[in-house]
Amino acid sequence: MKISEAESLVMEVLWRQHPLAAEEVVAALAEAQQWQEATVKTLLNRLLKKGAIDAEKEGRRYLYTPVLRREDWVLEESQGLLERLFNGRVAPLVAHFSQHRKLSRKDVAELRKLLEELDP
Amino acid sequence: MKISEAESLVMEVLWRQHPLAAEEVVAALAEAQQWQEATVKTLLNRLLKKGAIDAEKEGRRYLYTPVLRREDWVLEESQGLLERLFNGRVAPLVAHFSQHRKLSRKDVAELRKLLEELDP
DNA sequence: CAAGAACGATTACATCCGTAATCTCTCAGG
DNA sequence: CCTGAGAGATTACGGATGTAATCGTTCTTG
Repeated sequence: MKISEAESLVMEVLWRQHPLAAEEVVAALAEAQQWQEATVKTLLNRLLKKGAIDAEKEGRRYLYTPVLRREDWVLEESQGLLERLFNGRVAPLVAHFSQHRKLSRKDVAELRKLLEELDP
Repeated sequence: MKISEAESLVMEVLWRQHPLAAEEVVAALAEAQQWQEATVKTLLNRLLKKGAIDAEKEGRRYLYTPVLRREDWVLEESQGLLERLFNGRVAPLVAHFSQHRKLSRKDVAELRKLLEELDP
């Protein structure tokens, strides 16, 4: 499922909480993005058409719920990037970050822990 | 520097080897992509306009060379993704892959090695 | 009941992108 | 010299995207 940048911001709102009415999505986005209401509605419609979200009537409005799971989307996006840039492998990405000093102390700690717990 | 998907394929060719004439880029891409010559030339021009590559006259043709370094581009792209999906941190990405069983044995070995050598 | 407000639906429009075709200029060969 | 081939430059065009405005319809409230 292909989600554009702007659309993904709408999805993030719905992933955090759902179902939500358009108005609520607008409100949630108002701070970060300064989008007009119409803009958000367009994005909701496009997401609907793509099947990334679902709308169910509630009185005179719709409540929107994600269909696409963040989990899956994140995996798709990440794998896409890894394939394009790192031959599809994770370690080279981490190495790249390491070389550029982009690994925080916290990252290192978490990675160590993760690896310890792996494949015991 | 913003490089589109198609443009990045041209860049990859030039990163592998440069400087190259348009014809050579076309040839290099002929196998993977089946693009018309005109398409590749368009992409070269767009990259030129963006300043991602440079062209120097050699007789009646141009030889193209990357200006944007792959190194830098990769870092930008990766950080962009990390920020959008993982709060800008590396460890959560690795954890995500781990949970989805997308860490190969080789990845794990390399990561262990990398971490050992780090911060000794 | 009439008019405006609240919603979703439709339409708009510039830019980017993928993918080319065509135009123009210049050099080489007959 | 003239003409054609080859190279870059210009133009094309449909679909996606960002960003809205406007339309149409249905409650709501005076």
